Amino acid sequence: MRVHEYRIAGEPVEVRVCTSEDDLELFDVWARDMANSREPVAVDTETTGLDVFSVGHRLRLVQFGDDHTAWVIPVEAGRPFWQAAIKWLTRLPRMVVHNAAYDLLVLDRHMGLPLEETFPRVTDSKIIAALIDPRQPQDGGVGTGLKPLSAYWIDPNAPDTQEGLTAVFRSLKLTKATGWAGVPLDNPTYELYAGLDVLLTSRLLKVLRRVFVELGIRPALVPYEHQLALVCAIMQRAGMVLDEDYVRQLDAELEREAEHFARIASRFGVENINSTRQVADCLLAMGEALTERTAGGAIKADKAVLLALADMDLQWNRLDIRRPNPLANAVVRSKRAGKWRSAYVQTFIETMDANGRVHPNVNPLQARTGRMSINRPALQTLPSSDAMIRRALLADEGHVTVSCDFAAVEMRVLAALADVRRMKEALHAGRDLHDFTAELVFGPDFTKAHRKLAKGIGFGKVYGGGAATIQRQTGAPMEQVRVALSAYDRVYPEIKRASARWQREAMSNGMVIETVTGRRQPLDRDRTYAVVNYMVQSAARDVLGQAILTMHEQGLTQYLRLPIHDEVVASVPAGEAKELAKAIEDCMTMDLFGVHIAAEAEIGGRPWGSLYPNCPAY
DNA sequence: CTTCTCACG
DNA sequence: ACGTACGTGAGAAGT
Repeated sequence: MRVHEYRIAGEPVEVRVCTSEDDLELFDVWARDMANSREPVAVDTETTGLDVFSVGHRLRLVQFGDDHTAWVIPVEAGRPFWQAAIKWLTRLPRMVVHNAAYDLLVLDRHMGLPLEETFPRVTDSKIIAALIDPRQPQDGGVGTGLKPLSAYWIDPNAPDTQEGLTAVFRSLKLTKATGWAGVPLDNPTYELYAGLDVLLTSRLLKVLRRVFVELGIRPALVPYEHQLALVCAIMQRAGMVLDEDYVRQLDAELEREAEHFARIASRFGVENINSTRQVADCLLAMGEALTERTAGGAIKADKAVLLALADMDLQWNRLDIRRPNPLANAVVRSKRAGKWRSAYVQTFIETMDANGRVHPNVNPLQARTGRMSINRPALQTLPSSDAMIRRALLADEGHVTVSCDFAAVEMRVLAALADVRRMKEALHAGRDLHDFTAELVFGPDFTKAHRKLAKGIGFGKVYGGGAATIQRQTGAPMEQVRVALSAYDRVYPEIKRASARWQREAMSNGMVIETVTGRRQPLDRDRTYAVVNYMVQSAARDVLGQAILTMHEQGLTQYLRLPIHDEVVASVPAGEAKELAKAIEDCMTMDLFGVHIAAEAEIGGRPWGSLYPNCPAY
């Protein structure tokens, strides 16, 4: 056995690395003791990389620990080590893992320990941390990573184990990408840091539990978030089928398009179409007037500016109001093709598993409002104006894609939370909310433009925007926006009152407000108006969360693929599509303080893209 | 590392 | 006193 001694918060700790079968017997004794105690055992894994499902991904170490002792089991070193880890991962009654979904997916994939069996025995310290303060460091929070949490709550000198290992990788002539696979299993820093992670996790849970209770956070949120995390991890494990032939063809096609238009741009002197400065300089030299500036003071040459110069609206339709600038046209087209290729198509190929599926990372509790996020690939942000990218993702063999989304959920949540009387009446009567508002504000002869403005003002209310933004977004004349805004406030006076009340509550409570589901929601001192959005977005997230748990209870988890804020995407057997779509719809339909939350499912073909414009026959 | 840009809800 | 669009993930350029 190799033992590494260290100090955390002034106390000596030990990292014990098993190197022989005798060592494993000592580990066995320790683990048996822990299993009989009430204390959870901290568990962590070290692997070859973050893409758990990618080809060639391996599990290298499994670590166990309490506050003072860590055991590093080099499972890659041989069968006895592997068996010892499995034995206790199966038997330990209580475990704590920081970001459980990651490690439990690793154990599911590599050790055959199903998520459904391990997750119920695990407390995820990241979840507790996010409930205490959901903000990332860049938003003024502690952050929810093991390193910032340890530095804040346990020991300011706790090493950044990831950063420290990056240095080790460099000294071994390895990179961040190759280091995790290439670092020797017995590298002392690797062993020490692997052990420290469980020591810190064990200590962290104790501190966070105490703080959680001291802050009086609603206890029910803990099992709720763990359940949601399990369902999201199951979605990640399932993943989605890639249309490999199409993806490769699309990759080549986008590359051709990007290069074709880049060549045209180069004829106008733009060597790099992604350099905004070069593009702006050339356009100015061509005699175009570029008046807008970015926040940093540079000349703005974004999509909106370029499309206008190319005589197109934001939907790329010809306007026929000017002679299209050929450089602007070439730059927007080349940029779009290049971006769609690198951000989407190539990530599909990179993250694909051996069976042609992609398994995006689903983070159930990512945003400061609790909203979920998805990355690698970012399947919540695929272009929706066109089926081009979404066509690449398919329902399972013999299945079709179902998408079910809430109808104007944020407006309904706002009506419920702020108790907006006339909004609730309209929704209760089954009216279209924006029609209703337009009629109240502009009278029964309201036009399409009036409805658009009413909708824009609704968004303005939900986001905390003002007249100028609403004017920019809707294109309506400023005077009309002002008139409509004040009429809106007269019709729905409860919104302003709720905003003022929530801001007061936050002020008198350390700039933190409790959401309707009991979530702690910190506000930024200099933008307290955002409280309306936070309360609405956060509650809407929990409306989706509740719906997902209802689906789980109804046995629908196996069909779920993606949560997209106000929508779920599912893969269902073609023969039962109607029934299952209805079942999903039913789970998403609910009542929030007397406001009906409605959901509508759409049944597509096998490609997800079949639910979007311009998808060829499928 | 920061800024800009752009994709989504 | 008044008004402020919200939340993400991602690539590329430029410092």
